Amino acid sequence: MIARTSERSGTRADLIDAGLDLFGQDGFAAVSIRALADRAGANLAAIQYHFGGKDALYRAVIDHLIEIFPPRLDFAELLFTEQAHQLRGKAVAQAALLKTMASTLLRAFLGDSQMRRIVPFFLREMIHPSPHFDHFYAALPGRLHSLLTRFVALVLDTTADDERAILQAHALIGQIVVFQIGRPVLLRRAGWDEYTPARVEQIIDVLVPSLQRTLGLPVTEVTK
Amino acid sequence: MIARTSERSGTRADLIDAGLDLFGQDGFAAVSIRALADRAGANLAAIQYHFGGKDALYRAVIDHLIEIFPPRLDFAELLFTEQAHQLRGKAVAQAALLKTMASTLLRAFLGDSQMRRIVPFFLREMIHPSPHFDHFYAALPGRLHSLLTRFVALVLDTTADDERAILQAHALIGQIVVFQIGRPVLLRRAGWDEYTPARVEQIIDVLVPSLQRTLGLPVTEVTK
DNA sequence: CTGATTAACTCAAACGTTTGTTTTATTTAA
DNA sequence: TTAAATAAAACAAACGTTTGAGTTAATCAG
Repeated sequence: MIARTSERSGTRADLIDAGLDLFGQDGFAAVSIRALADRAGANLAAIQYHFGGKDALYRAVIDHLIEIFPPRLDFAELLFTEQAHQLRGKAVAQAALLKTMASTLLRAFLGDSQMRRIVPFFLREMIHPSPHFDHFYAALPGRLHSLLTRFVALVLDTTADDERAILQAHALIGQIVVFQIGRPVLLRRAGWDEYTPARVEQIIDVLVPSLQRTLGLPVTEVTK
Repeated sequence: MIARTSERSGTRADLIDAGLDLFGQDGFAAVSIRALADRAGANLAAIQYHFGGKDALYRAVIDHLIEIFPPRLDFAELLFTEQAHQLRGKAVAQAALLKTMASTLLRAFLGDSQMRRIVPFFLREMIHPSPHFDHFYAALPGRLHSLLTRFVALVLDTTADDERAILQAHALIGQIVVFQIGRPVLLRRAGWDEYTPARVEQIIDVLVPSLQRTLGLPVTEVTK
């Protein structure tokens, strides 16, 4: 074992995964380091050894998210930036872009297994900020929110620092995240027991036109 | 002290209020009964004496919510039921009703101090169901969701058991609750430090037209 | 190749605190 | 006098953390 830095070696990575799952499910205080060690198949002292303590493990989970997430975000930002000037005033094209963005986001958000592991932790940190929130916010939700605000500003034909654009973007995000956050409620309301791929598509079929209407864009016809 | 049942006597009521605040902020596991007793200005053993334990206190908080909430809900349901048949097909009237409902809900949700005390607990129970979720769900969020679905079904000219209506109602709720749940994020994005009454009105001014567009209704002009 | 050396890592046991709960005594008000 | 309520002390269990011995695998002189 020579190169130690940032190598995704067994126990250390297992503990971060365990933290992602358990902290995401139950929150920092509700998870014991014994539960974390068990889930990771590691010894109690491994948490002290690899991270220095429970709080430091939580921080490491955040750092791990910041490490694996931004590539996708970089790509989306680049894509949007180079398209933005061509889209001004073109409602149909804007609607098409919104459809692509929203359905991609929703499939990842609700369906993709790696993502579904991340999302609960992600949302929990936003709802109930930990002492590391600032660090986390700047790298992920802040950037995501900011990107979406730029899109909304484009549609509303205003600037991204317009508070109306920020609030409208926030409402837009709400329509999406409520399907993760309000999961227990929706499952009962719809009489479902889980989100199957077919149901995720069903949600997308309702939600994409909803988002388009929300921004006053023309509704893309559902093909099927 | 003769009549004991459901009398809002000092210590017992103080403990429920403390539970509402602390459980709502940090979740069940993260709150110690010592913190609860301190907040309530009560002795440690008072929790055992009045409720039987920490979990029983949590249950009592839920029961308290179920006790004080439904009157408003009953009123809203009655109001809607008797208006519903007159509103079929009348988009302008539907838009007006949505405006009334949404702005009332939002002012209570974000502004009213008694409500602001309740909401965090309410949302936490929905996001992270406790063993008492079923009991809670049926009395409050389920009814609220159901009522809103009936409104959405009216607007979409379909029935309340149509899954598209349920999903659309869910998305609608998302636009509202995200302003409570995503508070830390929005505050940073907008550069605010809290929700003042003026800012709540600012949110309403953006959100009501947004909700109306989402349902394909005509947008009520903002008067001011 | 061999065997001692060293660093990286794992493990079981124990530490002092804090946890929810129980017990026992005291105060309060009818 | 009596039941309701409060108060303080003590309980075992679980908590995050520390300790020191044990294991593993790479390093390198011989």
